[in-house]
Amino acid sequence: MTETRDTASIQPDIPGDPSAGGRTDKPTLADRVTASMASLSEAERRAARALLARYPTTGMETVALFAERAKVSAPTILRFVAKLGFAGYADFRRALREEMEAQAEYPLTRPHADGKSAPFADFARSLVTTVENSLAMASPADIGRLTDLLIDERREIFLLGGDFTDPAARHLEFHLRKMRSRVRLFSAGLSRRADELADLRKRDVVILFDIRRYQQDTIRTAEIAKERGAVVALFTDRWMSDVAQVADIVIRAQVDLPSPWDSLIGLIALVETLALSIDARQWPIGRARFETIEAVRTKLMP
Amino acid sequence: MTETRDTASIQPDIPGDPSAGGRTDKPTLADRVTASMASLSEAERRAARALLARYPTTGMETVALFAERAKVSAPTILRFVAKLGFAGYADFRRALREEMEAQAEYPLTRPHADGKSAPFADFARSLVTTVENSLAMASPADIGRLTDLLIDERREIFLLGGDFTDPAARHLEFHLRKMRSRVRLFSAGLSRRADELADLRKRDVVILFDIRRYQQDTIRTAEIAKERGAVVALFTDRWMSDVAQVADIVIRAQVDLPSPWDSLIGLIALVETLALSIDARQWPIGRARFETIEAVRTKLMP
DNA sequence: CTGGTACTGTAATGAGGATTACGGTTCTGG
DNA sequence: CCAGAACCGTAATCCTCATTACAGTACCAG
Repeated sequence: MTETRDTASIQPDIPGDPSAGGRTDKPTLADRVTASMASLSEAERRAARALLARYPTTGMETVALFAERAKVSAPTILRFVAKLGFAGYADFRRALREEMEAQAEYPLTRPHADGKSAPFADFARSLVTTVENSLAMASPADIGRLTDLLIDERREIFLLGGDFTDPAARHLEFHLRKMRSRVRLFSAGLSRRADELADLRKRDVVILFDIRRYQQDTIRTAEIAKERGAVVALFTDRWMSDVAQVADIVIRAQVDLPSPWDSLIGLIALVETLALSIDARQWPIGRARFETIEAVRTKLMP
Repeated sequence: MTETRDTASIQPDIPGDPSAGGRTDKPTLADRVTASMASLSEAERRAARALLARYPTTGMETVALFAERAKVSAPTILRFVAKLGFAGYADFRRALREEMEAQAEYPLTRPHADGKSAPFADFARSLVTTVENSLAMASPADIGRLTDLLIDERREIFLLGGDFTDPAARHLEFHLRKMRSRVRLFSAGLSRRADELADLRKRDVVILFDIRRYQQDTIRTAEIAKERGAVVALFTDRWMSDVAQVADIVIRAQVDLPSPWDSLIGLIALVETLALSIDARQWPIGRARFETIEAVRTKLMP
């Protein structure tokens, strides 16, 4: 099953698998053990119990240790794994390891000691709930509609962030740039931006980021874009920028939390969700582009 | 070797939080690996990275497989574990297994993918845990030290992000700019950046962002900055950019999650935590600056 | 009571893996 | 340009561990 993608260990496993697609929840090995329990003999059942008691580590050790834990002999362990359908103990251990790898991430570092030594614990909690709330606030339908628009290669995409949200706009620009062509950021300077706005055509898409301390220039840009027939999408906060009045799609994130500063983290979460959505939908096309980028990249940078 | 490197800066060991002096968790094996990174050779570091990339399963397999994954020879793996202080590979594997057993419960059964109702629910959960893990990975001590440096107005601050992490660098720049003067982003173009590097003086602080697909130009920039006597701080991922070898402060975030794309969200979380830390420490000074900015702003933008 | 069967542990064996010795290569300092 | 050292991989060696053959035991049917 799991194809050994040896090269990927360090390199980003870039869009390798259509992870979004094939989500088959196979029963775990533990499930198999439980199911087979009935058809096992006395000593073998002891082996199964020992395995489940300390799953999966018991299975990762040597046969001898496994046997000791289960209070049975080594051959019994071997017969046990054979009954489970494995070719040998090595095979069994490999399956266990692969299952573990597929599992959710393993914590590399224990959370820092309780309470006092984590001075930012409160803030950390706030960040987490901000992400949760932001993801809850976004309507899947809106994300889907925006995805449709962004897949369409005939449309040119323009992005603009504000003083604070600029990084979020750039982050989205990064993803779009990797997946399609004709993506550009609006300039910060107004003269230059005027030139760029003149390029706008109907069917083009303008994506704006505007949160409180709403920026007048962003609102003006939205209005002009709308006049020129472009589709306008807006990322904003719960109070909603005035851009919302001309926007075709509005996606809101939580930006406020108990801190003197607003947070960008909710917007980042939504941007990445959107990126994943696009990726899932148009992967076949995107892959070609991605490989081209990689080829050019290695040529450019020795 | 004429260069005396301050390896102590990298070692995360003593979570000796000045405040509590309380009990701290024993560092995990992953922490030990991370700490020793600096004193490892090239091939050994590849081994370390491979281990961290698929932790802890990579360490549970045979030496041969480990070596293959790391793209090094078997003896290198042996030398690697020897440097970590283990008597042999068996000893190493036993330690890994014991650590795993001490860890929290392992899910015996996978949660069932209960439906299309929330297509992004899995991804949302991943984002949340990515934030949590990132905050857990950062040592409060390192954040504290970086905070001290950034409060010092005599030091000029330079920032640089990579293709992907650029938004994180800009986000930090935003916060710093609001709280103090003499903050600038390095240029993306190398000619211009050379000019800027020439401006560097001792005591200045260079903050770099470099995650996998590590960028050669970022590493070069770090080396040059270090040569010129600047303090170098690095935001990176768990596998650690080579910048870590010259960096005085290393802060890691989680960037990988079950998606074709890496995530910026952990870095954003850490940046905002750092911003809060600075804010908390120097608010009296910062407030004056903030009001000045507000005044100027309203004059500039009617 | 007896032969048979299913089950389990002991002990021997062979393979695969950990370990070590060594030689080639690269890097560093003089 | 050279000497030395550090580093890394190849290949040989040793040994642990998985595997298997076999014998002992309990249980059941006739």
